[in-house]
Amino acid sequence: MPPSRPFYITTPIYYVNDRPHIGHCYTTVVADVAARFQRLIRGVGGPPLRGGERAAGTEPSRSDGLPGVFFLTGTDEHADKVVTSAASHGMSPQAWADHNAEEFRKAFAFIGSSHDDFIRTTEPRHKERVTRYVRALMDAGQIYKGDYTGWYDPGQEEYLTETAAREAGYKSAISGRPLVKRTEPCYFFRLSEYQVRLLEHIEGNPAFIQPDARRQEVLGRLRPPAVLNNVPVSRPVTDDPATQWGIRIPGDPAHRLYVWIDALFNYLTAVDTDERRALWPCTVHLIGKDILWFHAVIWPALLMALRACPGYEWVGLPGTVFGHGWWISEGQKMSKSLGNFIDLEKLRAYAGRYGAGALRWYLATQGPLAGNDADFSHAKFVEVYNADLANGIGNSTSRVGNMIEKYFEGRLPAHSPGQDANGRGLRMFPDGGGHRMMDHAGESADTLSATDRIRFDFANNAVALRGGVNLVQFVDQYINVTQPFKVAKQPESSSRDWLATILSDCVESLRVASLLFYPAMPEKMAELWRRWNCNHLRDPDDANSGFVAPLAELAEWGGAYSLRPGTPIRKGDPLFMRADPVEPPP
RNA sequence: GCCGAGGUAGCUCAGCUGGUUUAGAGCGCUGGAUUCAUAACCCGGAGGUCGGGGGUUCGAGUCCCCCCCUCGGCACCA
Repeated sequence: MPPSRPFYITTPIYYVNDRPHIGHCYTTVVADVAARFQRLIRGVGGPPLRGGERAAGTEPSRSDGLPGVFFLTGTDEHADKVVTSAASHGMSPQAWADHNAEEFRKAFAFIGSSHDDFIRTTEPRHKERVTRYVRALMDAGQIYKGDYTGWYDPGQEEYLTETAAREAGYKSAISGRPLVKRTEPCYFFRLSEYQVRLLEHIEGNPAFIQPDARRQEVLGRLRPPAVLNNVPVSRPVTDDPATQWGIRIPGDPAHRLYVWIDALFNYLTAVDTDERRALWPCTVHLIGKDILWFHAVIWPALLMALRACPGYEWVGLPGTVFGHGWWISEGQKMSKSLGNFIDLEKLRAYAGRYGAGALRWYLATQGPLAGNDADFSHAKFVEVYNADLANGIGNSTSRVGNMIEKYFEGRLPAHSPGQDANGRGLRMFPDGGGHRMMDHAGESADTLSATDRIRFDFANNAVALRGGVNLVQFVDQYINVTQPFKVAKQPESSSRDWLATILSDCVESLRVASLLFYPAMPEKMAELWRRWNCNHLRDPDDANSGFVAPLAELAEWGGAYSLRPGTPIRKGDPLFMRADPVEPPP
């Protein structure tokens, strides 16, 4: 039973005034790993090349008719501060946004993101569609003009929330002058009408908000006696240039759409074309936990409202909103005052010394997905790097490749029939007097393939990556037990056959393991495949070119994509050079 | 303050509705074996009163009560 729906995953669109740091990179890497796993499972074509975006109508071709994968990221550019920042740099808001959006693009290219599109809220395609949505919601009465009353700071020309005003003693934190209660016209969204429906949907769909602790938090704020109020969705346009940046309310240019509402719609505007509309509803919105309320409450309510508008019947709710946690740095919260922010320069330094794949591996396997915040510590990084990569897949491919060069002139020997059981992974090998099952690769592949049939789950990806690690360990154990290096010294021809069998088993198992590693470390695995002449990618020289078949076929033990006897196997340089724990951090 | 999650080996964590053993895994540490490999790999070990106290039970890390500690959320960011 093939997957029935396309896989559509998003990151938040990032605030363009920020400098890219570990938080942005983490979210993007986790989403990227998920997207790559899905492309692997489905055997679909790759993303557009190296950080560019795909033009509408050029979605990945599908090798076998399975629904495709779409990975979206981008930048949020309509905040007032973009205007003031731009001014302080002597640039126009748009030029400043262009410049900073480019920084994010470069960061994501460096981290190996394979997004299919990069949307910016200042793009015409976004602005036009958002304007249409808002007009539809206004026509339906879901967005209406009312009066906003709040505590206003005349000096700062901004409103404070009731809580913030109270904490400040109803005085301006800047000037110390008293805040004034002020009322002015404003557009509101009727969020209050959706409280019951939201509650029902979240209670009835445990997967809608994840992890579960986050879901409980939202439920706690949605259940009576909590009351959902209508939310302001506009801000006034004045003489201040900062207020002239943004999408105008249709038919009322004195008001512009509040930036958060504008931003949320990006998930929809990016796919609201004839070619892409089938991608909706989105499979999963991956976000940081700070913006959970907007994504788990306001956003679905907006979608419910829009869906009721004529022509928008196709607008369903996303499958999952996943709010991950934060990274801390060397045991301490990151803050600008401490100067311990893990910024792009630091990440580049790590990638420079250990490889981008190693950095992605650390982020993807040690990150704060569910549970507690995670620590980015140099000692931990080196530990994980050495244990999983240098001493794991790196060393194992090295020793196997070396023996094939040494004993078989660098060509994969033929597996002797009847010397092992058929199946996936190394099935059995003599272990003392008994036998031991070695089919972790099969388990991992099954887990993954089942993912889409049931429901997407980040945990399955972690299991699969771990499955690759476990399979490598089994290969190492197998080598220690069968001792091919001793078999090689025995003169009998039967020993020669047994040696061939052992090594071809090792190659086949590592090949399967490498498929499971690919989503986390695409370039490194593509490198291994080039050395071993594995035919997994459409273009062996391009890790992003897409797969020639779905995972179930690629990973089949001894299947159509296993290596034929005689295939050249090059050992090459170590894929992951061992790291010295005492060397100072980069 | 209110609501919620959690405190299990040096570190990161598994342990579902109580009884398969003398509480597990990975990493780290330590002893051994081995040499094909990146001083890697493989095997074994050390070993934590399962936050503290009380209770229920034939029996609790696993249920109840109290206390201590850590963490998260408490919105509309106009």
